[in-house]
Amino acid sequence: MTNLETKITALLQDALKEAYDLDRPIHIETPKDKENGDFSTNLAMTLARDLRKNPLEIGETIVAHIEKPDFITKIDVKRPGFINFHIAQSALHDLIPTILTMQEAYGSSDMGKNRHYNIEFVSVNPTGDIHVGHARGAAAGEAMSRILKKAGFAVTKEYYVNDGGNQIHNLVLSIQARYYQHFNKEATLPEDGYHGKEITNLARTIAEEHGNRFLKEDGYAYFRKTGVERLLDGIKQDLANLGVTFDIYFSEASLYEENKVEETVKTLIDQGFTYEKDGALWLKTSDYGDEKDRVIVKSDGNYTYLTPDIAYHRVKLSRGYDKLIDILGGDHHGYIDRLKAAIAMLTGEADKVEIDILQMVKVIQDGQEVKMSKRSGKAITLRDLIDEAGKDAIRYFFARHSLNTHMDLDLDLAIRKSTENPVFYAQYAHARIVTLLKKAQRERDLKPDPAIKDYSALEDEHVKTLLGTLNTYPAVIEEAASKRLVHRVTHYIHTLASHLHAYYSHVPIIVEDDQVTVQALNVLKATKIVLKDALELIGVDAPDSM
RNA sequence: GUUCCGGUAGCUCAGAGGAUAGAGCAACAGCCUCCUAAGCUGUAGGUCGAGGGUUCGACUCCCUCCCGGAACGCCA
Repeated sequence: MTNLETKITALLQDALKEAYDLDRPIHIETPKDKENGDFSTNLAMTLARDLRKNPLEIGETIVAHIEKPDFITKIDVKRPGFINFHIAQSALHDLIPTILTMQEAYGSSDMGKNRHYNIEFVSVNPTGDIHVGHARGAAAGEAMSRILKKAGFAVTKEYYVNDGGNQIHNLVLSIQARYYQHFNKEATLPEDGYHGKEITNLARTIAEEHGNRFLKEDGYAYFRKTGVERLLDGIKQDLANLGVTFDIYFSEASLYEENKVEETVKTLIDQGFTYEKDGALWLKTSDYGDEKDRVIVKSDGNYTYLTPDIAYHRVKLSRGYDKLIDILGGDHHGYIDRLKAAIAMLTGEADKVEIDILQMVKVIQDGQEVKMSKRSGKAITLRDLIDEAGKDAIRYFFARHSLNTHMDLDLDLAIRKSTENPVFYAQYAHARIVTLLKKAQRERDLKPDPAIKDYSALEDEHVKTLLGTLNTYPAVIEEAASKRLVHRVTHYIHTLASHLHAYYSHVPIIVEDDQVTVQALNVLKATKIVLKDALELIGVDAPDSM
């Protein structure tokens, strides 16, 4: 809630007390239509039933008990019962020096109270290049982490490296087969092998570095270590190019090395959460909300995917986080119940684990859907997409939509660097501001001055709208963080840019009067600070010129 | 069959109890002797998948159904 909303809420609470001797929660909203004021409340309508009176009448009665402060120019009651507050632009003027002084700290809040969140995302198996289907999770997780930090949470970003399971065995066999083929020895890839060209390249590199020695000796261990390392390095590099980094890369294999999986299974057995059937060990997840029980030790003695993942979440919880957030693809939604069930058994803290599901991205090329699979190697890599479309366009694109949206990514469109791409709209607003600030400095030796308090020369509806938007930034951050909706920030960016463009187009910034010019420069500088900060949250650069 | 998402303007998507349902792109009509026109201004475009229900009020909540995507392994 903004300062002004807090003040208006207080006014309403007092008036409600006086008029009806009632104490109710006050809901303040910002009307879409400026005709309906700057803030409004549905209070009168919510009371209509209890009081058995017409909402308009109730509204008028409440308003009659409000002593109108200076910052409010008008209060009116409109059908069907809204109470609308029109505020003076001057009420927003304090905001300008505030933002200029706080700079990028503006919009931060202590909502998170420094609670520590661990957020796990991407976690793509190191069995090949990362592809565009993974980029959505990467963009979402990174942006969400930054927003949470901005809202006062401590955040650890984590990537779970599946370097322990059967898929790595298949990876090694795939590398080995390609290595043999490199020396013209007959070899076939395993049935579940990886056919991507990056595997062929990797085998060739190994051949160049080590010659044919692995034809004579067993290369399994070397292929395994080198394969995972280099493929993971490639993934890290691609993510870094997308502006996505992690604090922790957690190795699944390390769980085995430290007996964490074994310990976890033993604990589950000891506490009576398991039973044997058909030669396998089952976990009674159905007692904890799962639709059926799950196997954790297969009849061949191996673990299922779930087993080390339970151990992994147990390890994460033991580090003392207040919450674990997993961002998973929509194809994993059926996995949630069993994981949470297992965590409930072990710790009773299943509510500390929250799983955000993002729907899969359908990639369209030449009007046709491109099905992606790492095994087949038929995938459009993230690297190619970044090369062609650029980091900013990709980040903006993914940050625009709710995680629930089933998105179509039209590659032909994404690659086009035209006005069709809305990222430029926001970046252009920033570049325009910088251009003006430079021009004023160069030609008139004028620059923004946070000491200025008087903005009366700037009375204008475009300025007022712009300031009103700047005013809501902290509330936008809090909402985006608490509801975990990254796209709220992106929509805010668009709105802010649009009001900046409108202001720029209708009102001359650099004018004859130095003082008035500096006042306007202050508004621009404040806008620039917020725009750049918000863009930073979603991982988009704010260029000085375009 | 069960579970999870989605169905809103020609297209891509916001909105999640309130006012005349909004943006971008595409379409149409204007605006550069003037701080970058990657911009601004205006017009047009909607049975919010369908039908019931709850409510003073439903695109929003509940139920049923239709369509699309995903998942329902001792795969990962």
